[in-house]
Parts: sequence; C-alpha cells; structure tokens
Amino acid sequence: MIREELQQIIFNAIGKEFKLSKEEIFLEHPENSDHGDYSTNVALILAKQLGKPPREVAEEIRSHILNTKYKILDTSIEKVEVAGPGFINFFFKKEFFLGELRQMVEQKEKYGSGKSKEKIIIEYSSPNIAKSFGIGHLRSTIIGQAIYNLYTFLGYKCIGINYPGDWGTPHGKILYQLYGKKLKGKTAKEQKKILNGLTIENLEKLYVDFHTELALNPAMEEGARAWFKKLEQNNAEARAIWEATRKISLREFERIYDLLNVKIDYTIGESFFSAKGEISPSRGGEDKMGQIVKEFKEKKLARESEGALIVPFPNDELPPAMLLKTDGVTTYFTRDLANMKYRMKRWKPSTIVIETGVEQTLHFKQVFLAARLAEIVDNEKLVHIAHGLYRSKEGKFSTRKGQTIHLEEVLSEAIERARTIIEESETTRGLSDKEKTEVARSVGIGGVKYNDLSQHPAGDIVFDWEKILNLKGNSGPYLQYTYARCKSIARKAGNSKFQIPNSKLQFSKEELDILRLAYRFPEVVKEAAEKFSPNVVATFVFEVAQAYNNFYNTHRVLQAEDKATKQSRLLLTAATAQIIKNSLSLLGIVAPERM
RNA sequence: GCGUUCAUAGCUCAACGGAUAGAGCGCAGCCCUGCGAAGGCUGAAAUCGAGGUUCGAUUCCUCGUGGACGCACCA
Repeated sequence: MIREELQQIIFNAIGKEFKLSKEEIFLEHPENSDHGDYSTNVALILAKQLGKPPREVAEEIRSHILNTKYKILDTSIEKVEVAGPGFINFFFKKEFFLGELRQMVEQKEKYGSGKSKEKIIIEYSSPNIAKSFGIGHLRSTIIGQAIYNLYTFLGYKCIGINYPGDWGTPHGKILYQLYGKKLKGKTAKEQKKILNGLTIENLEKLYVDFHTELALNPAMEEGARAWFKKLEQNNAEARAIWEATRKISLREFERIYDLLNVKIDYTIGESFFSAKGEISPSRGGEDKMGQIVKEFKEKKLARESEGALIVPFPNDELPPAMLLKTDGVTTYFTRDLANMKYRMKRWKPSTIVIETGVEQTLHFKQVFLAARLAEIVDNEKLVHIAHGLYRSKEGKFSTRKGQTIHLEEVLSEAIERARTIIEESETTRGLSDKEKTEVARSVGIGGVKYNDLSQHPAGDIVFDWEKILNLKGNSGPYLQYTYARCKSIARKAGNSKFQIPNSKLQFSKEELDILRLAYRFPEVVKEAAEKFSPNVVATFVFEVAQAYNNFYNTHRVLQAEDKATKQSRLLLTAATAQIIKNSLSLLGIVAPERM
C-alpha cells in the first residue's frame, strides 16, 4: 500500500532517535490538491525536539528522501515539496494513478484485500426471543455484519456468532401469559396445536400486555417468576412452551437475516450457558455457570456481600459485578464470563468483538476485566463496540410500551417507495416484473442499511421516516444509481477490453478528482476495520460517487474527443464501478446492474 | 450524588492536533434537440460558554451549561 511505503521512507529519513513509530507517522490527504496527495507534519513535531526551525527540518527530511534510491521515487512520485509552516507534501505521478486504475479493473473484488491469518470472533445481532425484530436490533446486526465483512476482506478468519436472548425472567412472563390466556385447561394435544399456530406478533402482544396489566395486578410478577423457575427446573410443560416460542422466533429471525443478506455462522443463545444439562444435552449442556462461580471462588476473586456473591475490582477501578443473586441465581455477568470461556476454549481467537448497544458499556468493561483477572483470557484483544440507540424525537423507544418500530415495517415501506420510482423511471423499462421486484428490494433495503451504516456507530440515531426512506443525496440508492450508470455506459461501449492509456494522456480536473480518491480504497478499508467504523467506508464511497457524477456531467465518455480519451474514460468508469461495488459489498449492500 | 459519553449550518451528519471546518436534507436559482435528472452546478448558512496547553485546537486539559447512557439482585 502506497501509504505504508511513504511512512517507511519518512521513517527512514527522520532517524530512529525520534520516538515515532512508523505507524505513528501522520499522513493526511490535504483537502486542497495544491498541497499534494499526501502531506506529513513530522517536521513540525521534530522541530520542537531539535530546537530548529520547522522548515529547516522539513528540508532536511526532504533531501534525505530525494537522495535515497527509492523505487517509488521513479515510479510514483512526481515531487516532494516543503510548504507552509513546514509540511512535507508528496505529489503523485500520473503513472501511479494509471497503475492503480489498472489494478482496480484487473483485481476486481480483490482490490484492497489483505492476507491476515488471525482469527476473530464477532458477536452481533443478538435479538430477544419472543419479541419481533425491532429497528434497534438492526444496528447490531448490520454493523456487526459490516465488521465481519471488513475483517474477512482483510484475510481474517471470522467467526460470526448470534447470541439471542432466549433465557431469563422475561421468558417467565411470556410463559405466564401464554398459559393463562391460551393454554390453561387444554389437553396436551390441543396445546401443541395452539403453540404451532402462534406468530411472533402474538408473543410480542402478550409481552406488552403483561406490563400494562401488571399495573392493575401486581401479583402477575410473582406468577411470571414461578413460571421461569419451572423452566429452570425442567418442568416438561414449561419447557415445551419455551421451545415453541424459541422456534417461532428463530424462524422469524432467519427470514429477516435472509432479507438483509446477513450471514451468521453460529447461533448460540443465553440458554446454552444457563440451562442445565437435561435441557440441551445435544449441545453439551454441562453446568458452565457453576464452573465459573467455582473458578472465581477458588481464585479468591469473588466474595459475599449482602447475601450475594460479587466480584470486586482492584482499587475500585469499576463497581463490583454480581455472580450470584441472594437467591443463588446466576446473572448475565456470570453468563457472559461462561461465554468468554467457552469461546476461548472452542476457537482460540486472537480477538473477540462484541457488538451491542451503549447501555452495556459498563457491563462489558466488568466482564473483560474479570475475564483477565481470572485468566480466562490472556493477551487476546477484547473489544466492545457500543452503538448508539435509535431514538424518536421524544426519546427512547420502549418495547414494554409496545413502541417498537418493527424493522419489517420499515423495510417494506422502503421497498415500496423504491418500487414507485422504478415504475416511473425510464431506465428500468426493459426489466421484467420479477427483475423490478428484485431491484426494489436491493434499493429499499440498501437505503435503510446505508442510512444506519453511514453514521458513526457510537452516536444515537434519530429515527426519521423521511430520512431513512430517502432515495436521494447521500443515500444508498445514490451510490447504487451511480454504479448502475457506470454499468450502463460499459454496456453501451460493448464491454470492450480496456487498454491502459499511455502516460502522455492529459487528465481533466474532474478525472483527476476521481483518481485522487479511488486509490485510497485499501487504506480506507484498513482504517474502517481498525476503528470498527463502517461509516469510514460509507463516507469514502460517497465521495467517489460524487466525483464521478461531477465528471459525468462535464465530460462525455462514449462521444469523447478521440479514441485514446474514450479508452481512458471507459477505464475510469469501470474502475469507479468496481470501487463502488466493493465498498457497498463490505457494507452488505447489493449493487444492481440496472435500476 | 458518582461514572461514561455527546454538544458543529434551520434539520441530520463528516472532519486521524494541521493549511480556506466538509456533506446531505430543506431553502433560492440554473442545467437534459448529447452515455441513466434516483444526476450536476451556483448561492445563503455552523464549531454550546469561559479559561488553559500548542507554532497551530472542532479535536487535548480544567470549569460551567445542556442532553444521553449507566451505577448489584432486568439483560
């Protein structure tokens, strides 16, 4: 990667006595192209240490670079300049851009990919059983999937895990409601029939009703707890109802994942760790929670407090976390530790990434620290990606009050809007009804995904129908449209082979703008992965598309002035299409050839 | 009360301590007898407040203001 090569030659020039590692050498793309393609401020930093004027230091670095026989000086670099207070600016040769262009069209979907051999676990999605898939779970699902795609692209062996909430007291509530309202007094056979006919909406309504009715009848709380206890004790009836609700939910989630083009390698829910052996013998259900409690006791990391078993942290770095409640029941802290232990043992990853909402930040700090104290993990990297929440203009959505915005509703609405535009558009005239349906799906869903992924994961997202369904401006459809436009031109040109234009060819400003962006794709991917921020890719690809559209509106491709120009513009068009397609693919967005 | 985090244009968001703070929506105007107008161009419009560190601060530190999230028997 060109960026790394530049860092290397600067590193060689500044000498090892300065405390800057190669990776710390700051290189930016100046906004103003007069300042070059890359710019570094190292001279400004070193000037302080040396007590010399910054420009003088910059000049020294510059001549050191120019006086060393680097290959890229011949092949790629036009000039190196010292500018302003002491920036060193690098300008690229046309040959460099042409070389990158060639790689884009030759390497296609491999352009920018990496060869890491590390293993990384990514936990994402993790919806709750017996609730419909809300807009809130969209974030974890698609951010997690994008991270998965990014790391896979960089060569990592990724293990994607869905960790659904299929255990705990909320399930007691569902059981209580189901039994009391639908199953009471029925024979086993009748019950089975009723359970088979249930939908996710039924379950969700029961859950919401539970909380409204609870206000009038506080005894329900006790009833729910009793049902959960039955479940824990392997009561056959409780188990049958629970299994049924779980099955309904998982089937529903599969449908959504399919719609979203999300692929998850393993679904291992909370019950896997919580339920005792008898419940899930086929899944090796030994008492994983008990083992954790035992281990923490033996290592003297846990102590009793007010009747509960807690894990205090050294120097009160974090508030204590609870392993066992006063009634002896484990908590989700215990569960996540068991989870960590299980994953370390089964996969031996170098990194574990967990993607959840921000509200769990403290919890995962506690889990990670406790896991280190207990040596469940060693040098492995533990990362919690905490995404902000979807909220309405009024505040947070509450499942309990039934305010959830159903993802499916959003998706159908988006698909419908896309369909309307497709019907009006002339560009899709030749498409069959089936193809139009397919395109509407890609565009509608792509828009919803892009709306989410283009924002920094950490921030909250204000849910706005108009924005999420927007098909114009900085949106998924804008990118898809630009891609389809490029493809259309290629089709009209007969998809002829490209000849790499010779370096005498002059590029217009608009063409250079695209070239100066497109080659950054590999470093953008790397940065997005390192920061666990898919929005870095989104911002980048939007800029590329903008640059292309600007070019498109100022120059002709098919009717270019001469043959050589036409060739180079076709090449540029093909490369742009490739960059857009690769970027969208990392974001999990489909790029239709026509729309 | 304590902790974490955020505050950028009317709205929704970018910006790795760097050069003139970028976009989108919306608003005002312009551009298809030429490759896809789901497009392009032009314009108005912003760093919460007060200090500090720095050659240079939206970015780092302190204080204040306002919001979000969390702080042991929900996950």
